[in-house]
Amino acid sequence: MKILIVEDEKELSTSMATYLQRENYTCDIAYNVNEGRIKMETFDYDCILLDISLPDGNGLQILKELKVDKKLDGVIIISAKNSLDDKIAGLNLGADDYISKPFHLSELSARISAIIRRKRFQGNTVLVLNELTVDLVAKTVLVHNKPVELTRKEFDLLLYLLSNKNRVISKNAIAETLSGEDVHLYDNFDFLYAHMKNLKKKLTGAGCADYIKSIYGMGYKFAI
Amino acid sequence: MKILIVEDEKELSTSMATYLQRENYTCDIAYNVNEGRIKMETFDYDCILLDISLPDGNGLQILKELKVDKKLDGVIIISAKNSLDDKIAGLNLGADDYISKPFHLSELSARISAIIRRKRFQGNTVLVLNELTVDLVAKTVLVHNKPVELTRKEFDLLLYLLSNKNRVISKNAIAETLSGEDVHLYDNFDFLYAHMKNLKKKLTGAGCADYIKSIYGMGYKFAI
DNA sequence: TAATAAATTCAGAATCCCTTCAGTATTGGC
DNA sequence: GCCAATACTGAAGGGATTCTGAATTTATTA
Repeated sequence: MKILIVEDEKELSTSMATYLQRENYTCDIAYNVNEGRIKMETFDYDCILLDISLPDGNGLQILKELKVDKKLDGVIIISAKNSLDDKIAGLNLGADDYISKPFHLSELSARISAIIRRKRFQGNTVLVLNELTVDLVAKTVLVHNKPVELTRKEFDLLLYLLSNKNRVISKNAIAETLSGEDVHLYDNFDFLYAHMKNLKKKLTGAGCADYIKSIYGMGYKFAI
Repeated sequence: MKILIVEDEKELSTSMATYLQRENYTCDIAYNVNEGRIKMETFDYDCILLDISLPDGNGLQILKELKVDKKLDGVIIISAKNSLDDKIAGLNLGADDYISKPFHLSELSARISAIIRRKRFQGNTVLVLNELTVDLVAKTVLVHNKPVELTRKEFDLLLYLLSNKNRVISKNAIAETLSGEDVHLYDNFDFLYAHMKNLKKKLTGAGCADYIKSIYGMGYKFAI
């Protein structure tokens, strides 16, 4: 899952990035409004952390533009000032949440995962699909109420499939979320095949129906 | 565990802080309504000790705001006057408890730990998990009814794991709670590995099942 | 202040799993 | 049915992650 950090204080932005990378997010950093704008136009982010006061302008400006483009999904405003005005302005402009400096990184992380849950899973913390249960907070998977141990990549893969339930997703898209790389041309999808195989094996091995369908020449689909 | 003290009498607030720090709480002090408000918005506290009469306003005011934000968990009202009015007003506004000056610090401490228990462990003072018994009041651990001596950090670690039973928790999050206050990023988790190893060794050494699972690339889980 | 316990750091060892690879199977177009 | 392209499989190497015991620093107690 990709996060953009728009924050000019270098020390803060790097420690945010490091912390979030350890939580298995992929992070980009932009140090000003302009950089931020470019990155947002270029990539798709699951969440954007937006500082208000930036060297070349006001972060709220970006928010306004995003609103026009209707791309303002998953924005968390970060503000040094604990000003109620900023908070209200930000939320009015369509930000999803607000956190003021200084904050605990775990608090930030919790809010990010809440937002991503909201975007990808309508805010559900537990997904129940017949015999398959996925707990997004506990990071556990049950099949017929019995735990199935997945590795990190397998879990991420399953989540990506589930967030695109009944839709065909391309191998490129899957590979990107799995690898965490920004832009990467994959000469082959062997690593993806391997993870897919292992995930399917673990699920069906535990008695789960084979919901993950391979669509020849297209990609994969979690069909339920 | 973090506590905010909102109290303008400097002598009292520092002696409260000192006492509570000895009980291994991390304390912040705010000397007026405004400071208190800022700290509350910025940090997450397990408990807030709120004086009613403050130089720049009434503590109940903060309580009202907290109620709006639904963050009013774990508030203990402190008042000089033993006025029933204040007490009723405070509890009506959603405070969890009330203590009137002068009070014994041990009394305060007891109420704090009761509140934190209520918040984190649904009010239980003793957690029983098969052969493992954890007394939150006495701060003792029994395995097969025999005491196991844990250090502070080990006990805190165990508590954090227990309060997230059957959930995978990240090393980031564990490190933050263990270290207490600092917004500090760890270049490595060696100290965590050490505590985890020692805790596991003490528990299993006393005949406890190995409930603490390491989840590769994700964190740890107390699985029971 | 000395003595003791605890917390943290360190380096080497052990473990896990991600990726790659080579071979095999499946698919759709002809 | 044949062929090329695509997808799957099991196994293995290597790198990242975690564990461990001991050493060092820090905190606590007497």
